[in-house]
Amino acid sequence: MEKNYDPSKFEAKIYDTWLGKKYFSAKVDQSKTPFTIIMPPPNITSKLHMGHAFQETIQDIIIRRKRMQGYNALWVPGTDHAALSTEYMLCKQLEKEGTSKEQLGREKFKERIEDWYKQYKGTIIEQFKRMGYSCDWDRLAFTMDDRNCRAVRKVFVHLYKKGLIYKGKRIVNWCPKCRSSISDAEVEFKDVPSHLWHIRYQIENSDNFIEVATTRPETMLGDTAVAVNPKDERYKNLIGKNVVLPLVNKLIPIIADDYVEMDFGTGVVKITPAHDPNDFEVGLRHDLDIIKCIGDDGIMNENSGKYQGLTREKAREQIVDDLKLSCNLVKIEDYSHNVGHCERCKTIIEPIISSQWFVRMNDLAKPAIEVVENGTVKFMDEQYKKTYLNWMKNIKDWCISRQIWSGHDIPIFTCNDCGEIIVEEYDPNECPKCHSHNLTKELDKLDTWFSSALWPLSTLGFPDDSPDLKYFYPTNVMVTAREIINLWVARMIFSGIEYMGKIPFSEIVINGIVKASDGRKMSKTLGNGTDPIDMIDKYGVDSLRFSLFDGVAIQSDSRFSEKKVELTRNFMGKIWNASRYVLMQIEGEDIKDISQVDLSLADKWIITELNKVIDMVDKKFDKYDLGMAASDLSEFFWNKFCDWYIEFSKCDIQNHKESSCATLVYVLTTILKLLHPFIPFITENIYLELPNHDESIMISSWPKKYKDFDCEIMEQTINIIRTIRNARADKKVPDNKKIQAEILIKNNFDIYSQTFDYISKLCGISELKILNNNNQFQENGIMLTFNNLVINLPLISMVDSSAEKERLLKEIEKLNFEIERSEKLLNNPGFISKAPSSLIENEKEKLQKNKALKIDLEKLV
RNA sequence: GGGCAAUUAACUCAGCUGGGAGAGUGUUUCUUUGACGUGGAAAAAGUCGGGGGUUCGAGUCCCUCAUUGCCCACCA
Repeated sequence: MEKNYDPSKFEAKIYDTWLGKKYFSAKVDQSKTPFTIIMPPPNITSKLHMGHAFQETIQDIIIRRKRMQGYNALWVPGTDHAALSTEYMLCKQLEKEGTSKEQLGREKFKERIEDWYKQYKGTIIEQFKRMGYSCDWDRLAFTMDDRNCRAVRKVFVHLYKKGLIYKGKRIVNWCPKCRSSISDAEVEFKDVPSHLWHIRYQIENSDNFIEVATTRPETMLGDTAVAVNPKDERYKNLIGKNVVLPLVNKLIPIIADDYVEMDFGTGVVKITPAHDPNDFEVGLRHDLDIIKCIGDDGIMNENSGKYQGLTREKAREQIVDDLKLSCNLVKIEDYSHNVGHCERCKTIIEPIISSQWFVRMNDLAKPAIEVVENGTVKFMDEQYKKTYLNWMKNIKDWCISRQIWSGHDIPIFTCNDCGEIIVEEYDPNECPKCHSHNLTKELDKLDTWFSSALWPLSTLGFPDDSPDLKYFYPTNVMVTAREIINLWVARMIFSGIEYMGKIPFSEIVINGIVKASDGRKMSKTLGNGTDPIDMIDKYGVDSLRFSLFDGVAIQSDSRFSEKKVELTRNFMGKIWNASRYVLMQIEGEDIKDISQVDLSLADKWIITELNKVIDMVDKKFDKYDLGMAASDLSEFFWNKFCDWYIEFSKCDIQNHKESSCATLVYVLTTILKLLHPFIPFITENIYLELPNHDESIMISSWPKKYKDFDCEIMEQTINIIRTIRNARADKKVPDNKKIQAEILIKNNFDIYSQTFDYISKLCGISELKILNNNNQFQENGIMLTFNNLVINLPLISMVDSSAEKERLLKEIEKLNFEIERSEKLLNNPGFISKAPSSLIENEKEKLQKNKALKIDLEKLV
């Protein structure tokens, strides 16, 4: 092994070997149990960011362990066409080129989009490889590839024929200048100073008025009701009556709806279903007429009476003037509010009603609610179960048409002659009803989530009846982000149930986000992001990966810190050097299995400690508590294996070389395997240097516990060593100064004597004198008392005896505090009668021990 | 506005079903003994956001207030 840890020398090489040997690929094998993860597909145009580095690594860690555990582990990678955001990006690019999608036309635009897909396809995948991800790259999928297109088509036809797809009305964002509907993402909200106009509407057959407040008086021409809150005492008696719509002189009803806030404005809202999304919903609930008064060009239309032909802005002025004249304008309040603007041309968005395609959700949602409620599908973090059920139980029909030019087609053809709608798995040549060839295809595209919803199916072969699908589906765990629980996770669940009759996955891990070091979300606009690739170049992949997990609760947000990556790199260095030590010791030795050698006390101790770690780590892995598993592992490696065992082994190597080498190799091999899912490269690199290794650590077997030993003596030895070191530090004895020590053993001399080497070596003791009784101790020294032995450190020349006395008194005082605490607890009748007996026994034992220790110490003062 | 989280040592965060407050960083002291100075040994440091309550016992459960963050919906 090289002297220094330099990941750049082996990471790429190792990954190529793995690829070459096809370790990542999984094939149907009935003799093995499958374990499947489908990767949430990143947007094809995206670059690797810290969020991927975290989320995808979670999956890699899980899948690598499962593979080692003997499962037929499959992790399917893929990318998403993300129609809307890709189209948005391309449009910006076209803008720079001085053109637009309208100028290009649909065909040319589609070509450009496909070029984009090709251009970007490679980038993020290459970066994922650099991260070390063990996906089955042969199965790389794309949400727009042939199979996905067929899957989408099949499902669409299935839903349509089942009567679950229908055409309905919906409010969309309309830009009157661009003459096109635009997506929510393209709407910029800006705070605009405006007014709140208070208008009075006369109540039918009465001289009373009701006052409404509005920011958009011009829409009153489309009013079909006014609404109040049903709980509002002021208006309760008016509900059901009609009011006269001023200027229009039409009767409209007063309705009651929870949507109305009593405290805002006057507590009365005019309802214009055709020009406001909320009003539209209210209109649906109350079956109101929809009157469109603003045309697609932003000009008041034929429903606007004398205002027809005016622009929205002019109409507003005119209407306000007319209201003033007719004394129906009560007051004008200054008010600024958020107004949506078209991002491209900055025109104010007009919400207008339009025809869209919907999926009827009620029947689909039902079984999807059930499987989560009964735990068939389990959110590893219970809080998200609520998020999910809340959404599903109040599910609205899913609008699946989008007014964009790229993405999956909506396979609906309409006969221009007889109006027949044709929805089939193939493109029709003629109308089945009137045999006309005059057919029009739907121009709108499908919502991106429509194909995403099928992802766990399509990646495994759907719509074909493939063996893979039979074998690997349902998958095991879905790892994804919390903001898409409803948009994506929910849709995958009902899709899986509807088309496969089976849930798509049984467990869901929702990971937190990696925030920037300033505690805010990493974002391009803030410029506070860190490029994972930079970190890899600087510290290596393993350091980046491990730093994202060590001590982090993966379900909660964490903060990125380069300092931590650096410290993790130091840990890698530690692993490297400890391994070098092991390799140096075992050089030329015949390494036996630990079951074949006579283990020393230290060997038994580290094996038992390792058993504990295997146990803890397995439990944490099974709960997907990866961050805690990582910190258990680093704690063991650094604090147990390096700081203690390797030091002990330096003593044993003389008298117990055989067992020492066997144990060093066994423990190192085992801990490397446990670490491998987190830090695949360094572990592989070292593993291949160790004796008796398999072809690769990544296909070696996951560790199992060896037998446990009684380690009380070693634990006490460690305690003794710590105490002596403390005493030395307390007395400012430099570490390099050797001292003498006297030791009195009360019984079990043979066993305790096995630890003398350890104590001497680790405490800088030149000579350990064994005594038979108390009286033989030198007079002025530091007396250290333990269960079974007393140690005296004759540091007379260095010790100020009054200070030593003070130290002892301080110790006694501490013990007094402990004793008092125990006694108080044990004298509390409530505690005695209600606390569990084991706890009480424990407390009693502690009390006895402390009392005995106190007596010993008092003798020394 | 609705929903959800968080508030623990100077900093970043752990603390599972209630039973004597933990880690890492930073600070201070000592240390170049052949794996490692990207190291080793030790020390100091907390009224667990405030206030109530349940309990023999609360960082942990309940209520309430405050602050911060996230998601969703965006208001006539």
